[in-house]
Amino acid sequence: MDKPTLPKGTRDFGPAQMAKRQFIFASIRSIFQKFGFLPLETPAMENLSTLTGKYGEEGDQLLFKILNSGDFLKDVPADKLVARDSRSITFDIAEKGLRYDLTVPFARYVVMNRHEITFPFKRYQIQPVWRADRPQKGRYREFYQCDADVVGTDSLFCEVEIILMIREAFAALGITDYSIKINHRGVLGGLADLAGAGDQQTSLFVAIDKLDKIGEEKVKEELVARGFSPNSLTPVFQLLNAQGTTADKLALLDGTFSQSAAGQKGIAELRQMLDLLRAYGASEDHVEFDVALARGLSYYTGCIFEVKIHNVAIGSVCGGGRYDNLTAVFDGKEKSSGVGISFGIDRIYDAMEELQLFPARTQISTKVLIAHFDAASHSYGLGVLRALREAGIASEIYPDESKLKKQLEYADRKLIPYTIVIGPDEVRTGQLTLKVMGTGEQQALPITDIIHRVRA
RNA sequence: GUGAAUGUAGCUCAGUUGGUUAGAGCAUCAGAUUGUGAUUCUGAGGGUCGCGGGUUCGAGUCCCGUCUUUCACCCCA
Repeated sequence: MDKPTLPKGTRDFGPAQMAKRQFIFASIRSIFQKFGFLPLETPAMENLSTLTGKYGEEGDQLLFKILNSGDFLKDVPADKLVARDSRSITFDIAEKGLRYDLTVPFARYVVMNRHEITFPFKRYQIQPVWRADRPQKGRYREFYQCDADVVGTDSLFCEVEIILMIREAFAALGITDYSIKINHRGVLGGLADLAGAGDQQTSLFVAIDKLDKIGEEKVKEELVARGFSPNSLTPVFQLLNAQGTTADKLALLDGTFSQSAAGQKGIAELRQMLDLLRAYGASEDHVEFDVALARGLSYYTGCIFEVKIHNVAIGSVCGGGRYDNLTAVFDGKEKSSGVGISFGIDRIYDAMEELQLFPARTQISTKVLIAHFDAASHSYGLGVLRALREAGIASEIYPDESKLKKQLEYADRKLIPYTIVIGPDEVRTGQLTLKVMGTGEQQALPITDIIHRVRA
């Protein structure tokens, strides 16, 4: 029999990794709750029709499809089978798919439950998503997203709260060196107007988004190859290269975008957002206005966010933005504005591991192990175990009768900080041997004293 | 989807122009120690060299295919 393996791009998480992952989940969850977001879970699989067409053509290719049960070839037209065109029979043999992100299922949920939902609706969702991408560093086929979205309000204070939550989360995780890049689709629209991009807007955005990665010259080359004239790009790069504070940059854009309605709207909203941040009493720490930031082009319409941790070779660890018409794809009459953020915890984990930011002691589960010599001391130990647990102390007894060496080794490996050794002497006197594994120090104490000591 | 690298013990890796029975460190197990882990000493077990085919008297080593992992592109968390 072949050795078992995992599907490409998936991972097991052992106890040591789970301790760290749960630390991240718990930190982020408590912040979402503090900001008034309510939990939601949706199924791992959705109808394929719910997922397709929401992520662009490339996104559709990255969807995992689920083969129909039973005789799945039964209803496939014969000519399609003869043609052997896999793509054309996909929808005949697969009517379900695994979710690709949490935002689209959320939009589906909102449309289906709009009469029960109190708007503005703030929900958070922490679940895995699947993408049939080629795996590489920081990219997996199964990974978790931690999303918080607000739907049903245009208030820019939602954007402010996103910034506040990101900062709180990173502070809780001990990540200090990072930047929250912000931009606005309107600003991008202004750049497109400036360059006379016409229907080539997307090409322009995709290219300038790579600016910090491949540099100005390569971006220009790419754009010229796509039909942009070098002259039209000059004013665009003047703006992209602007230095100074966020206010300085906004002032510069304000002058340049005088003829662009989109650009003016972007500037106004970014300014208002910063005003609200100030009114809340918060700083602009970590916030960086980046005119070149372009992302989530298929549905973001307002502010856009991306978080990068410095000094690690890992892509963005958070992304988000505002979408004016997400629910519209499920119901044309419904136009609910939403804004949200997604934490990519697998990447945050990788970054924290690389930066050695995890607290050393995340793994401890059991606090006390009871070790014993024979059937009589094991039996006596059961009463001690009950007393410990009733006192709320995480504890366990070594299940088998075996050498003390083996029992202490078990405690050592499990990073259990205390052991209680019980033999004939302890059973007779009631004075139990408490051993502190870290120092090797041990002393004879009655169980009540041990409980007091271990709790402290 | 495009391009490139990688794969030898549980883990990290050696392995000579292709030449006897494929090695090391760590880990595991046992003993030194029948009331004491993490440190010490002694010993033992563990490999179809990713898989399939080819070249050769002979392949861990060369060639082809395939899978895995990794890196870059595309895109993204």
